[in-house]
Amino acid sequence: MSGPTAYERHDHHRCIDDALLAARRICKSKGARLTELRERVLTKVWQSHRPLGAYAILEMLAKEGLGHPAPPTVYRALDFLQELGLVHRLSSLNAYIGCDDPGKPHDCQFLICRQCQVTVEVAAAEVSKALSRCAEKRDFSIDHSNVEIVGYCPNCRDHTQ
Amino acid sequence: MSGPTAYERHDHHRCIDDALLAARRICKSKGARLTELRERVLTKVWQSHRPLGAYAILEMLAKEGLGHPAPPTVYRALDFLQELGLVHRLSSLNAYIGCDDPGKPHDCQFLICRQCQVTVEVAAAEVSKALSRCAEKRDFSIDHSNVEIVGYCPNCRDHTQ
DNA sequence: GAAAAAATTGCAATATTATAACATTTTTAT
DNA sequence: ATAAAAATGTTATAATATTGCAATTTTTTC
Ligand SMILES: [Zn+2]
Ligand SMILES: [Zn+2]
Ligand SMILES: [Zn+2]
Ligand SMILES: [Zn+2]
Repeated sequence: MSGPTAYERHDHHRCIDDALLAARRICKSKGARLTELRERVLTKVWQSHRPLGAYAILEMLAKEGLGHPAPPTVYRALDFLQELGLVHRLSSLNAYIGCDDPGKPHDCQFLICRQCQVTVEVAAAEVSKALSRCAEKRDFSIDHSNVEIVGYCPNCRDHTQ
Repeated sequence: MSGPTAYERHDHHRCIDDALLAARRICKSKGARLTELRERVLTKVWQSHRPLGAYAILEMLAKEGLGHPAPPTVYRALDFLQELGLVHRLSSLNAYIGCDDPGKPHDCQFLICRQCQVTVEVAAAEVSKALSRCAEKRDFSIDHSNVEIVGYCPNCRDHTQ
């Protein structure tokens, strides 16, 4: 139990590398500075496909030996990364996860496994449309939505229950 | 600005009364005890159609003079009310709101106004279906979903921007 | 290139939200 | 009446997040 999940039988180094490359590209194009600290935080967030709390990131940074950052340091980096659309915050978990499709702002939803915490970001047009119509019907103008779907991922659904 | 909103031009005492009646009925049918404290907490939650934080509820209780409850008191009451489906927690706000259709467990979504905080619970079948299909397509089995739509309510959309 | 301005980070304190652990009281069941 | 269970009180503490200000680094302006 809790070994590598289906979502993790892949070359995850590539996920991290891709995320860093995308981040550099996006920062460059927006004239934002991806400092060393911010890059380190982003790397931690991408350490797995599981949402990570700010204090967990803090600990990971501390263990790297380059000084013990305080909470504001991490929160500021996370804020920066969120504003650029490089990470998302999962409010039901007070945790952060790397964006799978950064750059352009987008509606998305999260599938969160209760068992292994692996979280998948999806951009289901059908869901977005349904939300839009639901809001429109009530004369409500959407700024953004927060959709977190909790349950069991394919791996955990098969191996437990 | 910030006067009574469209959602509030109604006989709100009736909302509160209805919520209390429903709560009593549901507790009776489930053999659960709606104690005085729990009823007081539920009444506070229903004071408006805006989500209320636990510590705000705590203050309101304290101001009633019947003793100064501590945080666990409020959190326990809220947990009880949540388990019975009488209140929902909005995780993006760390706040609680009375359920509009208590009793039966249900999928629902929330429309949260950024301006006036008035929050409407809806149970849009189209959204539920879209979420189900989205999960099914990815072989994910849903336990529950958390859908919070943030934007501007009809009242605030008209009077600002 | 030096000075000024802006952005980033460090740091200490504190705010906010939530829970753990255990004592006391109230209610229910025997 | 007594025992068991449920609810509440109380204290302390955990977990998450922010404020305010100082120091540093980077960028801009001259
Ligand atoms: Zn990966
Ligand atoms: Zn899983
Ligand atoms: Zn009302
Ligand atoms: Zn509004």
